[in-house]
Amino acid sequence: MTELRLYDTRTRTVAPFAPREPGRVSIYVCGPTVYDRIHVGNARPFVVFSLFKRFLEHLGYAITLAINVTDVNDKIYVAAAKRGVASVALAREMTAHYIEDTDRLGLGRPDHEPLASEWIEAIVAEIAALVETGHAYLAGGDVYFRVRGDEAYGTLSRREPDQMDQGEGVEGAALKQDPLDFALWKAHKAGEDSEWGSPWGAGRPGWHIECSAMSEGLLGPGFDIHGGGLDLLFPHHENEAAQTRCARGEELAHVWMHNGMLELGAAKMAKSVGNIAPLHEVLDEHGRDAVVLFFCGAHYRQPIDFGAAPLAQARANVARLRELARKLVDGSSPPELAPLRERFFASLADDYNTPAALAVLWEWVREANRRSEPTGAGDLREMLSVLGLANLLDDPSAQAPSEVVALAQARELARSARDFARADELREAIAATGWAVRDGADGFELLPL
RNA sequence: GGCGACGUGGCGGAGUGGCUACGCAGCGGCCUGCAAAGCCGUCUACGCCGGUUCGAUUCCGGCCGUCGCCUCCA
Repeated sequence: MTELRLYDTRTRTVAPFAPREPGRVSIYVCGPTVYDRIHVGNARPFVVFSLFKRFLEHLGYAITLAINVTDVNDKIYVAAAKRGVASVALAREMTAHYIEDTDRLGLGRPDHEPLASEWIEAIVAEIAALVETGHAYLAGGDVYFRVRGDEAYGTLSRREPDQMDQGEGVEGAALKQDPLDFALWKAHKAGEDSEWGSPWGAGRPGWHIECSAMSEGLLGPGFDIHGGGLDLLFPHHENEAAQTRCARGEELAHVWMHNGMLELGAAKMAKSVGNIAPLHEVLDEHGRDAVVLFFCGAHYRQPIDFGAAPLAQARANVARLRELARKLVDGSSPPELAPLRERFFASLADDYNTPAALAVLWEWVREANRRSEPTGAGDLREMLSVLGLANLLDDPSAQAPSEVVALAQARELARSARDFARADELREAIAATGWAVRDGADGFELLPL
């Protein structure tokens, strides 16, 4: 098995990856909060980790990927109130949209997609464990995590508790024993239209605890990889790690992987900034192939600039691959191209370097294009498949309508009669129907424009 | 202010102590009646100032700039 090397946020180094159980890898990724439809930025971790799972499977691992949905959250209450709908209804609607929008990426579903609202029991149990061990305390119906009680707090995000901004005016400040403490359980407040029972009274879980409870529940503490956006490193992941460490006496995950932010005009795409491109609109405009290739164009840890130009380039790349696909034949690829396939996967094994892998893939494309004899698509299919783009090799089987074919045939006659003026005229006529005619050694071809 | 990341050719984007990344766009050529597609060639860069070194884009220091987190944003 190829040695996989991964960058771990906690150690800030790239190191060989070893799963806790040979041949099996468990991954938990923080998904969206469903208070609105997701934007392209939200899609990055979904794409990155869905594709990363494919690569691990290619390496021979059995993967369990869980990506949660946060459906209990302040933002949801606020958004629901603004729209005048029940928060539960809004969360349900936006969850459905999330599934629908990410389905269109064509990368399959994660193995688990837990909803916070369906894990309240486990969440309460974990909070109870923290209360019992003295890592959490009650205050006015709320339950808070005692940050100073965790000596390892800050080691993931490399922050010194003493140097943290003490944050004035933060919610619950009056109840906390220390400004750094954060809520595990929030007592029900007026205006909130959903609540759950707990030993500490009616209320709802804080944000961070759900991920500890769900990831532990699905994968067991000490699972292999925890992923998510870099913006979640602090406080979210630091808090998750602290909760599990204190409640279970074990680290939550072995490796922490964080994807970089999607930026628009050098600013992070965020609803608070107002520079939002909803995923479904981007898919409408550019197609899922270009979107997936766009994400592969930059290393997952780097920020990536979103815009018309990068997407247009991705579309051009998609077109080039489709173009090559027309010339390939089914079956295995020539052995002389095998080293390129090896380099492609070696690049992915090196901290999942998709742009480096793509560079090799383009070399493969060029080599295949310059070959005069039919080239087997096997290796390319294998590479594209791992990137979720094997469909580019499928025959679009676009059949031109018979009247367009008739025009093309008429053009062939004109060409053989060397009546090129007439031939060009007919090409225009064909273009007007939405088709391009392309002349080849074996006659014409018709392609949709 | 604290912590961190990053500054690569027209654009996007990898990587490396000395050797062509790659893609898009442009230009020239081959092919083609002309196109299209493809191929070949070309444009050969590493923010600024020092230091280490035989040699630095790559290591170290400083500066400038951009971005992220520190405010329950993927």
